[in-house]
Amino acid sequence: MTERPKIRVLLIDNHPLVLDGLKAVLETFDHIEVAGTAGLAQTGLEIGRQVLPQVVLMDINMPKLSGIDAIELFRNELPQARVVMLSMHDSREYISSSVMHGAAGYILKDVSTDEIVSAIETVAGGGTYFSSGVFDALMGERAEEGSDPLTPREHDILGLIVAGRSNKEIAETLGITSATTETHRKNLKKKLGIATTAGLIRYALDQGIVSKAG
Amino acid sequence: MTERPKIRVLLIDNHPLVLDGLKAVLETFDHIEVAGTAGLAQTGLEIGRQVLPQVVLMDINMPKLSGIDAIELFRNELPQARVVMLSMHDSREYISSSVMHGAAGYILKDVSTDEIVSAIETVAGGGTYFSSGVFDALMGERAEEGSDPLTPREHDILGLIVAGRSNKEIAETLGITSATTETHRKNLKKKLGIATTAGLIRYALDQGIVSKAG
DNA sequence: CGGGGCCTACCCAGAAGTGGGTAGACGCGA
DNA sequence: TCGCGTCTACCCACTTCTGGGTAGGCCCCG
Repeated sequence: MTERPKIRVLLIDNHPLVLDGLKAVLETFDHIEVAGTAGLAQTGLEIGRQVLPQVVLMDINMPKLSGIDAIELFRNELPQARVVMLSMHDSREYISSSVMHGAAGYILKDVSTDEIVSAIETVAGGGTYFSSGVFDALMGERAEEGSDPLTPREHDILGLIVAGRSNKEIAETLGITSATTETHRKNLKKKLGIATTAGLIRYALDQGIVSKAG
Repeated sequence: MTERPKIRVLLIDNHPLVLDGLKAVLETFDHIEVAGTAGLAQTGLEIGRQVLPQVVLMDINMPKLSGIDAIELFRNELPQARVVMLSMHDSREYISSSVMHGAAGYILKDVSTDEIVSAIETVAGGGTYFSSGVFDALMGERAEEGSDPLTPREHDILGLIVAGRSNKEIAETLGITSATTETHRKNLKKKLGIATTAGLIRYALDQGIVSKAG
């Protein structure tokens, strides 16, 4: 595996530890060259213009400019580069946002080094790479898209969440306990693959499940 | 003040304590007649059809059907009745929702009995009654409406709140501490008269301050 | 009659948000 | 120069949410 031309990789992560660790590990592979590193998406763009990487490995959560937003900038300014997102979260929201914005891969930070190397090789070769948990999340979304998978009770709960009611208030309104409200809330998040209450609200408004009127 | 025809009042509150207390107090006034009481908006509607009250004093937070939603039902089914909302909250959201839906008054539960009686008299006479804190909230809204009163930094914060980021994540993104994020969040709520995070999100989406794209 | 979905309810521990404050630094404009 | 708004930061006590569970009762469908 030593005769292949080196794959030029640009690393972007605001955690120096991750950055240095990744760099050290990747440089043990003959066919991978870490062409540059950056702690911010903007810096990464500048460096990218100089080093012209084939693969950009970028953290999804970064100060100033999020990795998600940065994907499009890279695709505009460095169209030959393929972007792989690195994330701590397997939230379907993050994943599908990344894919929508043009990421060629999405890997979780807890995967093995080998998998990261595989991802780099794959996307450098024009493919896409998603780590296993990620793939599940995407499949789940496709299976459900266009439908409204919520039960009537979950609609009630979601509507009240959007209205800004607390678990306790929702419980009072529906005549159940707040424990049950919490269960419904948890089920909603799990079912929709949305990690945050804010995401639930945007989902509900998007889907027209509830009206914006208070 | 004894020769006036009695004002027929319907009380609706899901707290029996409040209901009974209000009834007892109001019945000490010669010119007020408690024509009926109910613990739910639906029940209140049914009773209202029978007793034809001039004034409906209704709690804003009730199981099954919220007071806000019930306002329109009353206005449709009992057009001669004027609805006064009773609320524990001086949130601008609740208040303006009530007014939008056609409430003739809005009083906080911590006001004096005299003020409640005044409110009943006023709306029975065709006027509107809002307790002092409420009036402030409405004035504040008018003064600001159509403008965007937020500072640039508050925009940043609000955008990230809508994106579902936690205080800690927002702090990391903006390079500040989470304490500061909390301060901004508090200021946002205070400035906008919105009590809940959900309300902030809906405000932001309504105003187009942030895009729906994640 | 079994299985599965739904609704309900509870357990726990830890994380996060809330809602009052106060306060310093900076810059802009009167 | 003084005041005001802005951004920053911290204090406290309290409430709420989170994210794992488990589990019983109900009803419908096969």
